[in-house]
Amino acid sequence: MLIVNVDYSILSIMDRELLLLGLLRRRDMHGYKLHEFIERDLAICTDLKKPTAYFLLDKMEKQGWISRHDEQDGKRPARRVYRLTDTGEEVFQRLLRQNLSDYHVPIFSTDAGLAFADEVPIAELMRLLEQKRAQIDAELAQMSHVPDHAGLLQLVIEHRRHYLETEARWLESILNRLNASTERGTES
Amino acid sequence: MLIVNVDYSILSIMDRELLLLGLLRRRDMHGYKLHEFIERDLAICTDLKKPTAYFLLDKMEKQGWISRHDEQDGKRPARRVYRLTDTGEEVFQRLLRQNLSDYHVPIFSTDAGLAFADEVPIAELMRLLEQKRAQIDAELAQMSHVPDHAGLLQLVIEHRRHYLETEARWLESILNRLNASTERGTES
DNA sequence: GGGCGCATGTAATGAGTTACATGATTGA
DNA sequence: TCAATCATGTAACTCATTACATGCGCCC
Repeated sequence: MLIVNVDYSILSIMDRELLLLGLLRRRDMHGYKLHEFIERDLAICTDLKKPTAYFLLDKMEKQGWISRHDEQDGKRPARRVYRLTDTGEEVFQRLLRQNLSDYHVPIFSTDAGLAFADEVPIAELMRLLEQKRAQIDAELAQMSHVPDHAGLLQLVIEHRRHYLETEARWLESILNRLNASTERGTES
Repeated sequence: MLIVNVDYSILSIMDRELLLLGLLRRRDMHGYKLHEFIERDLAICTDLKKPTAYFLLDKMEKQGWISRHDEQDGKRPARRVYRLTDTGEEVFQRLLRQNLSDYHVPIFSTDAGLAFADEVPIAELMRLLEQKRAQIDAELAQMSHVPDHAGLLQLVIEHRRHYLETEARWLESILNRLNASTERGTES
């Protein structure tokens, strides 16, 4: 009856554009390669899908942020290679500064459930939250296997680790409290 | 030329439905009051807009999760009062457990910029990040003024504070490193 | 010759937002 | 009487996603 879906992105279009501009700034690229690179190496930063990449490239070209020249190779579809324009460079600089200086508090989907946590029997609640914690731990474990990345991404990876550790501690503190309350045997 | 927009939600539709069901579970309500309550008291949990609330109520009624009875009061538009059905209760229980046990790593918009931070002169970078930190601090300051909430929300508020403090520390550590590198005078 | 990788897209759908539309009641 | 609040909604738009469509080149 229910459920599938889920999109936990808090990326806005600005950040996607910033990302694309930033990559094109380093070197000219066509959509396929760009998306491949993003999927392979920047999965932590973003979750930009292929049609979205093509769409944004198209749009940015129309806005004059990037220019296009086609490269034919046999009879394949021509590579539409994009290059940052001067306008694009300006936009990049602006978006970058805006991203670096702005802060917006995200709204955590977790919290919707937390607000009703008292509807679940405490033993089951603990079991559920332990499942959640296991997923966080799994993420952390996986991250320790990630080899040193280009300096670029080191900060991003650190941030992610920092965040996950925080969430783990937070969950732990809730579990401890729940545990204490069952041991005192005073809570429902 | 640019910029407006921004939606930093990581709430999926599931969580919105969970929220609405959870509220209707406590007492029957019509859309207007429901939205009012959400906007006033649950702004930390969600950012559900009015038309979205009406839309979801409609949809949930069609799915049989809630039922509707109208209350006329003079010649105003009738209040369409919704009540949780048995099916709705089942769905609520399921969504709640799913929310409590699942975890998905969010993707932070901040990180897109961080990845290109080395494009900004270090002094300016520090200035920008300090602006960001000021916004986090402001959020934290504002939270300390929030009086004790119903037990319900206490955890959510704690989570938010916990998260904001983490982000502040993380930013601080970056700023310290940047500062150290300028003092050594070895970085561009 | 069959399947994977390269390379492009389009179309349909979903979800949510903003802006607009309507009209009664209440209080200054 | 005029503005704010109560109470409902619709319409148009934006953004992103999934699924589909096409076809060449290369390797086993």
